[in-house]
Amino acid sequence: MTNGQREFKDYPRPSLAVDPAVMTVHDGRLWTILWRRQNAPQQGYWALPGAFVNEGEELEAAVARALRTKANLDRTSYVEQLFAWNKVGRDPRGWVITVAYFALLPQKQLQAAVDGDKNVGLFALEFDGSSSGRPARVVGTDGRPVSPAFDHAEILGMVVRRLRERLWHSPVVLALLPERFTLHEMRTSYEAILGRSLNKDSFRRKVTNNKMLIQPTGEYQQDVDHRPAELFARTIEL
Amino acid sequence: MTNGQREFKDYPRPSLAVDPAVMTVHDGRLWTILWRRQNAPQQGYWALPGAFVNEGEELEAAVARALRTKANLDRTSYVEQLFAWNKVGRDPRGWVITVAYFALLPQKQLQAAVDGDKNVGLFALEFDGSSSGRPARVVGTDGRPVSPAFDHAEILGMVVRRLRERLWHSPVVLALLPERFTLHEMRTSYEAILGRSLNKDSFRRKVTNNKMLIQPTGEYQQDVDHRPAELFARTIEL
DNA sequence: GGAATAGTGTCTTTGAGACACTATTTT
DNA sequence: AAAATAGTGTCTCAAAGACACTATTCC
Repeated sequence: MTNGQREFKDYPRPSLAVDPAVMTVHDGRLWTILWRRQNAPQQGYWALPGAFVNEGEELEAAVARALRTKANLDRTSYVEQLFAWNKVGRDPRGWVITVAYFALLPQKQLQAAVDGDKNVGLFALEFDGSSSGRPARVVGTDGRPVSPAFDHAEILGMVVRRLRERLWHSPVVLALLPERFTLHEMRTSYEAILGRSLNKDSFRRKVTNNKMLIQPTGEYQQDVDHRPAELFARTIEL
Repeated sequence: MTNGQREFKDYPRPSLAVDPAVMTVHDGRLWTILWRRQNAPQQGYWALPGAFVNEGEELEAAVARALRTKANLDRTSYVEQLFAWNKVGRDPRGWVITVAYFALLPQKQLQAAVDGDKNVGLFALEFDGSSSGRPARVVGTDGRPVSPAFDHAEILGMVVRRLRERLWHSPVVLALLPERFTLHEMRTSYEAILGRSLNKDSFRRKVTNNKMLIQPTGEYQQDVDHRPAELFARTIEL
């Protein structure tokens, strides 16, 4: 922790930032919120809605503040730390350490957050094959690809890798779904994260047998032009 | 990333440190290297061999420097970042951010590093049941339990959780083993990480069938008082 | 030969994949 | 009735666990 040679006060200090990636799933694809940079460097580029950390502020509090002020999001059900990036030479302003986070939310809440704010948008992530590096393409709702600022494409690739690790070992990815959801919605969400299709039958068996994961509600879909599916709910609240 | 209201230079800056946990496996248990603190705060306590990061220095370089100067380790085959801790109010010297890492090495190299240095020691980690939080006990080679400095017991618990995540999905835990090892050594290492015993037969089948993980060498144990086991080697070099 | 651990062969159980079949809704 | 998706039952196959058995070393 400390070092006997130098006094504590002598050490140089970096700037500290947090960069949260807000994720959701919709239409069989993963989406994230990006914020258009208002100042140099990389002014005008789409970036994760990050912020510098204040003294005495917890990292998670800085994440919540960034999401509130830049992405119009007041609550996030699940937030997890991803990775600390040492941006030596990568930010022209100097020595900046960025701690990346990801947050998971139902699509409806993200849609509400971006509606009416021109500086915030939803972008879909596309991947080559089953690679888990940076996303191959980041495309807006108009279908146009964008190049995110800084190393934010790399961070987004790491989010997906982490989500794939969590998928079968943790209920957190259910935070991407609304309170009530069908097995079809759940499976297409899992498929969006994995980037491949899953066997319908064994998926149903696996998740319905796991009572600690989801539970049937006895309620059914409304207003669909086919047999309505039963709605399920997370067993553990988030 | 940035913020339009304030100038970049106005932001307060934390001190930045790295805290690597050097892990090995021996005698069916997980071990780590701790370093006796020479200065306040928590002088005399056993702590992870960390260091403050210099300006212009990559985090991984700071980890390598800390391991070299404090733990007598010149090379580490595998190093991975764990987590960034925001120590608001936890370090009396001020605002300190610590990025925890873990490194994996064969027991022999760790033994050589601690031999003859009174300020560095090997400590075994013990856990209650199959919990993956902080270790229940951190005990020295003399059997005496110690209370690590700061939140370092918590960091060690997180290392074990990460190792368990990596165990079946990555070859990295093989960095804990020497160049040549028996299937018995490999299995007891896996058991030490998981905190539970594994089926001998299915373990053998699983790992020997995975040619991308380990390969038989045709060499055999020497100087054992029973049938010598074949020695295996990692397929992918570290 | 006895003790000890290494390694093989095989039976059983479990879960995933495949697929045929039934069920329920709208048009 | 046709179209569409929801949900069930069952067969097959692959991997894990259990366990009996053989193999090779030192004493």
